[in-house]
Amino acid sequence: MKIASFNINGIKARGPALVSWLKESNPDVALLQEIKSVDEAFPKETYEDLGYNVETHGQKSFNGVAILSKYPLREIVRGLPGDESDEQARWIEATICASLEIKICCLYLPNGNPLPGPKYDYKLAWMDRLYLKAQELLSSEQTTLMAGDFNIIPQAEDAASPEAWTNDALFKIESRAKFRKILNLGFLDAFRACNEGPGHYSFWDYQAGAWDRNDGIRIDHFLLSPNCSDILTDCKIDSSIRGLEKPSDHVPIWIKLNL
DNA sequence: ATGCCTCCCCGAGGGAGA
Repeated sequence: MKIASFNINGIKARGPALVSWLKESNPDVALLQEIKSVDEAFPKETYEDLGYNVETHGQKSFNGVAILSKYPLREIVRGLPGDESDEQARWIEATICASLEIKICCLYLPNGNPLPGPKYDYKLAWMDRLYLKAQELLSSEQTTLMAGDFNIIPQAEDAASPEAWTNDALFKIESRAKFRKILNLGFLDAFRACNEGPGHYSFWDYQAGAWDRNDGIRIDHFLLSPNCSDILTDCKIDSSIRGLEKPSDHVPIWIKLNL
């Protein structure tokens, strides 16, 4: 089974590029972030015609996450618990019904810049809520994964120019520590289980020719529970599509599970 | 480089992204 995650930076702008990538890559499940659309405006039929069940958690203009799945989805949860006043659409989870049931969580973690300030505080608080959710997911002992745009550069080797990010919310020791704390609960960074060394990125800024200079960062991740790690067979980043027509600033990352 | 593009809102130009 192939499961992909892709920050598309707007479902309206990315429609054609998303459809051709889905046809080419043919994931069984695709987790989308930054759909930037309300649920009613999401073009569900386009993706249903490609064989996907579609569940969205959108909002006007900003954020928004979605799950496309060739397998039936049940127990859909929209929103990360822990703050009733949080209206930003950054979390959707579902159980996919394949030969094994898998709990799939699609997330768009806050960027956090500028720093210091309320946006950074929101990011750190969101990560504290994510930690509690991660604990709860593990205690269920269900085969579980969390994937999406974490807006975290885990290590210096995950940036082409780490020195440029030292005071950025994506690379601050504080936010990286919260990410590591979640890993330390027992989640595996699937990409690092399957790939070594620097030079692997999932985001290149639109500005200053970042793609042409390969000035990227690795901020889109798959985190697997121990029983999910046991069936991991591969994890790759589809970096080449960053060079195609009208690209997102992110590229897809995918895993393969042995089932 | 507190912003070199691109997205969204809409129908100008500002907020947001990372």
